[in-house]
Amino acid sequence: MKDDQPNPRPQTRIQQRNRQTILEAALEVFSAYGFRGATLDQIAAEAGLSKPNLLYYFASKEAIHLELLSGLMDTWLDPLRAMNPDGEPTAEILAYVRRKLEISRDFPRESRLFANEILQGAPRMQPALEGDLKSLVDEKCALIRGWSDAGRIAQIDPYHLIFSIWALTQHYADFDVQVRAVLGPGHDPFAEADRFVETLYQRLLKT
Amino acid sequence: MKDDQPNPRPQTRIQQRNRQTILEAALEVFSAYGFRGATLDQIAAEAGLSKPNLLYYFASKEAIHLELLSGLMDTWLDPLRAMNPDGEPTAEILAYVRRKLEISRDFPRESRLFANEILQGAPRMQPALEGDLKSLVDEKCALIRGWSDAGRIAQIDPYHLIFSIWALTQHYADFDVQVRAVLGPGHDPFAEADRFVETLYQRLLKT
DNA sequence: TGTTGATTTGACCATCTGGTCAAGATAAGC
DNA sequence: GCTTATCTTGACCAGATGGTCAAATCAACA
Repeated sequence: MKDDQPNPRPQTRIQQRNRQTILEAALEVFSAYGFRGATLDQIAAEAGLSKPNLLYYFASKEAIHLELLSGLMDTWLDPLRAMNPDGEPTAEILAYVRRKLEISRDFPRESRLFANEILQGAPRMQPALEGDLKSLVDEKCALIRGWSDAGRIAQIDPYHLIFSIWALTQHYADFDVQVRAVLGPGHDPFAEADRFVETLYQRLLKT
Repeated sequence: MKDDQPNPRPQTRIQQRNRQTILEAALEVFSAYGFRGATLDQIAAEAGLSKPNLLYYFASKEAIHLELLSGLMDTWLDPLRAMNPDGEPTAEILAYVRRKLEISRDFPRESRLFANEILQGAPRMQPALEGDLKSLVDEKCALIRGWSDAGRIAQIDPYHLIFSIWALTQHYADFDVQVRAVLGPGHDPFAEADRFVETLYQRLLKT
C-alpha cells in the first residue's frame, strides 16, 4: 500500500520477504488467540525467526497488529464497493453476498482477526469504522433504497440488510467450530451456506 | 446447577454473595478482554476484593472462566428448547428469533464471552457443542423439517435457518460498536433489528 | 466472653512477556 | 579479497501476572 516507489525506504528483497513471513505468522497467531493472547515468541516460532529479529522488522507487537488491521479494511470494503448502481438490483446484492461468503471461506483468519478486534470494542479501528466504512455503507444504502423505492426490490431497511449479510457470511468463518460441531462430519458448510443465503435473499428481495 | 442441597458444601451467605460478586466482575472483564487478555488484578479490582481473596473462592483464573461458561450453555439453549412442536410453525420460529434477540440486548456480555470462546476454537466448550447443543439442534431441525414437509412453512434447510438466527441476533450484541458506528447516533439498533428480522423470517418462511 | 472456624490480606515467588543491546554473521559493492 | 551496510541472535532486563502462605481479622455460637 505504501513504499511502492524505490526511494523512501530501500526495502531489500530480504526485508520484503521477512516482513511478509512475519505478517503471515502474526495473522495465524493473532487470529487464533487475540492480541493479548498472542505472544511474540509464538509469532517468532511460527515465522521461524528469532524474537529480536521480529523486532528488527517491526517496532513492536502493536505495530505488527496495526499493519495487519490496516491491510484488512480494504479487503473488507472492496466487495461492497463493487456493487454496481447500474446492474440488476437483486443480482448485485446476491453477488455481494456470494463474494462476501467466498471471503469468509478463503480468508477465515482475517475474518477472525477482525471479529476479535470488534468484539473487544474496536479500540484500534473505531475511526475507520466511523469514517471509511460508514460513508461507503451510507452511499450503498442510498442506492439500495433507491432500488426499493423504484419497486425493483421489496421494501427493506438497507442498513439492516447489509448487517444481515455481514452477520450471515462472517458467521461461517468466525463460528466455524460451532457450525461443524452441530452439522457433524460429512458436510461442506460453505457450499450449503451458499445455497441457503441465495434462497434467503431471493425470497427477501422479491417484489 | 450443583450444590442445591444444603449438605455437600455449607455455602454460607458470605460465600454465596462473594462468589456471585466475583462471577459478575469476571464476566465484565472476560467479555471485554478475552480469557488471556483479562487479569486477576482487573477482576479483583472490579469485584472490590483482593486478589488472594478471589483465589480463596475459586481455585484459579481458569476455574472462574469455566464456571461462567458452564452457566452460559443453559441460558443459550433455553430459548430453543422452548420451541413448541404443537404451536403454529411461523409463530414458533419468530418467537425464537425474538427471544434470541432479547437475550442479545439484555445480556451482551454473555454473548461476547461466548463469541470469544468460539472464535478461539472453543477449547473448553467443544464437548458441549458436540453433545447437548448438537442433539438439541438435531431434534428441533427434525421438527422444522416436518413443518416444511407438511407445507406449513416454505422449504428451507433447517440447520442453516438456525445458524442464520444465531448469526443475525448475536451480531447485534457482538458487533455492537460496528453497528452503532455505521448507523450513527439517534438509532436504537435492537428495536430496528426486531422489525427487520420479523420481516426477513416472515418472507423466508411464507409458503 | 472465649473459642473455633471462616474470611481477608500483605508480602512474596516463579514464570512469562515485550523489549533492548552489543556483538557476531552475512550479503553487497568495490 | 576488503569494506561497509544489512541482518541475526544470545544474553539480559523490567514489569506484569498467576498463584502461595502465614498471619491477622472477623463472625458465630456455646
